[in-house]
Amino acid sequence: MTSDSASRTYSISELSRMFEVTPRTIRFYEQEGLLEPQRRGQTRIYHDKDRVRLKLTLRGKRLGFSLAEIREVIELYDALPNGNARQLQRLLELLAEKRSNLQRQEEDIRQMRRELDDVEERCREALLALAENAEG
Amino acid sequence: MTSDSASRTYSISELSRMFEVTPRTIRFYEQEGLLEPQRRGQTRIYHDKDRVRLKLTLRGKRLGFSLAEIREVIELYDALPNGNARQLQRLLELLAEKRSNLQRQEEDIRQMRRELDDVEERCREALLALAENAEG
DNA sequence: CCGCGAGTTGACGTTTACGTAAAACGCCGC
DNA sequence: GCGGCGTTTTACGTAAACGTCAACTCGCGG
Repeated sequence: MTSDSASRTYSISELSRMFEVTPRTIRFYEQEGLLEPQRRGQTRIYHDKDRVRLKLTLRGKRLGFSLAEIREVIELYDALPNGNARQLQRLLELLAEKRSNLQRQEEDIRQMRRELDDVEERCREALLALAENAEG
Repeated sequence: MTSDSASRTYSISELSRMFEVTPRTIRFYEQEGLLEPQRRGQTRIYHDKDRVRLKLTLRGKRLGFSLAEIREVIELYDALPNGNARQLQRLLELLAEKRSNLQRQEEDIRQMRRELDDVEERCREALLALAENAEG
């Protein structure tokens, strides 16, 4: 009882539409070692594995990670089943690093929210002042 | 009763050390309209206002905002006291945009954490398997 | 007066992450 | 058999965010 939606394949333009990136971007990510689509002739065929990787990559980007960083995690993850102790240790290091990254980002977000609140308040005060002047 | 630490000034290398960025970066931010230090002769003199701006800028960067985005907020904020209604409205728009940005980032962080947890678990399993093989 | 350290001003270089345009390939319907 | 559409390869271009000199200038201690 294998899942049928799990065996789907995608063209480059399909993936492109799904994630709102250009085909060029997808090919570039492949060139950078983030994707490894199959080939039928010269045409690329993407499976769900590739779709997931692309999703991970884009999320990583939104969080400010470079493609090189993302690739290293993916590579180590792929090599995980037959990895040696040193590689596994390296992966754990990387993960800890990413975590501390996320933590600082959360703090940055909190702080930034406070600042946005502050700016918005002053902005609304200024609007009120304008309205009063127009009225008076 | 004015605060004395509030009237401090900083040299470019002082600021540079405080935030662990190069002087070049600080000058570049000025060129991009993010800082406006005083001058004594040809030498730049930074006040706390500049220090705060730099801090905001660097935080914005860590959150993936471009220097241009950060500058627009800063400019509108500075022009706030004598701003017209259109500018204030624009600022409110910008703020809302940043907020939704932060919200998506928080979701990205949650998701990324889940994925890191997953990877780490598999990694530890692999380490255990290695240890058992070495032992057996 | 001289050198030294800190700072400044161009100017050009570099990295990352793609955009863009040209030329060719392959399949599909008519 | 051929025009069109999607895809590919190759190559050059570009924007952002600095790095890296090189060639000043300035103030100061000796």
